[in-house]
Amino acid sequence: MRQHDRKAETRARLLAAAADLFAEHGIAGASVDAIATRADRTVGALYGHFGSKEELLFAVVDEWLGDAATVVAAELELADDAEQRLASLWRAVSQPSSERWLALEHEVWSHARRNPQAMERLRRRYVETWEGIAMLPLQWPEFASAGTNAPAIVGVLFGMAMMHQVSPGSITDEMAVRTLHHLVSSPDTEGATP
Amino acid sequence: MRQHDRKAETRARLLAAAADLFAEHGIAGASVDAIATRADRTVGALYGHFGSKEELLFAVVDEWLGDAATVVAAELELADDAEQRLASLWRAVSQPSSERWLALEHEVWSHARRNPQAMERLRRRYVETWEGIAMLPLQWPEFASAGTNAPAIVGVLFGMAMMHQVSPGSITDEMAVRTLHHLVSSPDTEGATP
DNA sequence: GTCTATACAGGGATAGAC
DNA sequence: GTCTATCCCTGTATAGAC
Repeated sequence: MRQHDRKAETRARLLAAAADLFAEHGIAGASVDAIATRADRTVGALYGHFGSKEELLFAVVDEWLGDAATVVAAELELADDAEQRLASLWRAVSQPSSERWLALEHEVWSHARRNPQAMERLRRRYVETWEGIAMLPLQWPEFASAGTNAPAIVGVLFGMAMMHQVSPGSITDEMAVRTLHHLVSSPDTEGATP
Repeated sequence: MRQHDRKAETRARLLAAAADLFAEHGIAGASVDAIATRADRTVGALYGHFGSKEELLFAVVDEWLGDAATVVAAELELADDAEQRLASLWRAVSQPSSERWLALEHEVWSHARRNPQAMERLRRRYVETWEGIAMLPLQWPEFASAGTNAPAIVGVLFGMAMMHQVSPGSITDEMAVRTLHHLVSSPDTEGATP
């Protein structure tokens, strides 16, 4: 039992340290030694748990994905109206505490671009995210066209978050919410739907 | 004269090789040795021209920026109508040949995040791009609100290009153009402008 | 201006002890 | 399960020759 606790704690510490250092120094720039040291462990423990630096990276990303989904779902439930729900999506990527995760996502993206296996994992993860967004209209009417536009919604969130980061004043909340609103609400009202 | 040609060619070869390898293997993953070798030169020549790996990176990005602006401007001139002009913007980031530059931009972004000097250069570059976009309405009426929305336009282009890359079928041209159209044409027609 | 050779540092991963 | 010690490779940058 004590053993189990110690093992679990080591794993958790390593994951937290890796998330920090990958985001801060990049995947290549964060040494396994530095990660282990920050977790108050050594490389031996790290390799015992994850086997390689890349598997550690995957574990970090998987854990993050679960946490992020939970947080966003809770925020959506808490919101009172359509605009607030869109605003909470925007806040999820634009708030200061998200910078770290945006940095990590950037790293993962670069990494995946030259690693087919990692790219496949990344692709699957995004498809799952899109599918999650496609479920939103079942609960909230304002997300009517979230299904078909899901990839664009994610892309817009990511891209605007990037601009927000180079220059926080450049993207106003109102601008972001308005752009999202256009994507989630049915755009075909003026179009060719019979 | 011969000397001058040789020097200029060396510089050009090094820049091209660096652009290739930075995009392909990342900034950290591309060694100065590999870059020099691909340019049919040696590290000596590289350091003679650029002094450091980072200065080489800046030179690569600066050259790219000039080229890209020229190409996009030409495409805009060639287009016949509003929709084609928006489509040409989308094509500029979504066409297969742009993948390389998107990869490089990703690398630069990650690099800048942990290098204040590089971040400042990146920021300036984006502000300049936004200013360039803000000039568009002077020539084309459909870009009426491009000024205020310039950062969002760039962000949306970047973000959708990313999604397009994980899964090319996920973002249709029509979807991209419609989203851009919403951003460039005045959004206040239905709003509170008296 | 460009090459060759080298100084100097750091990283990922493994072996063997406890 | 975790630590210490070590192997082996690769990288940036510089010095000195031509």
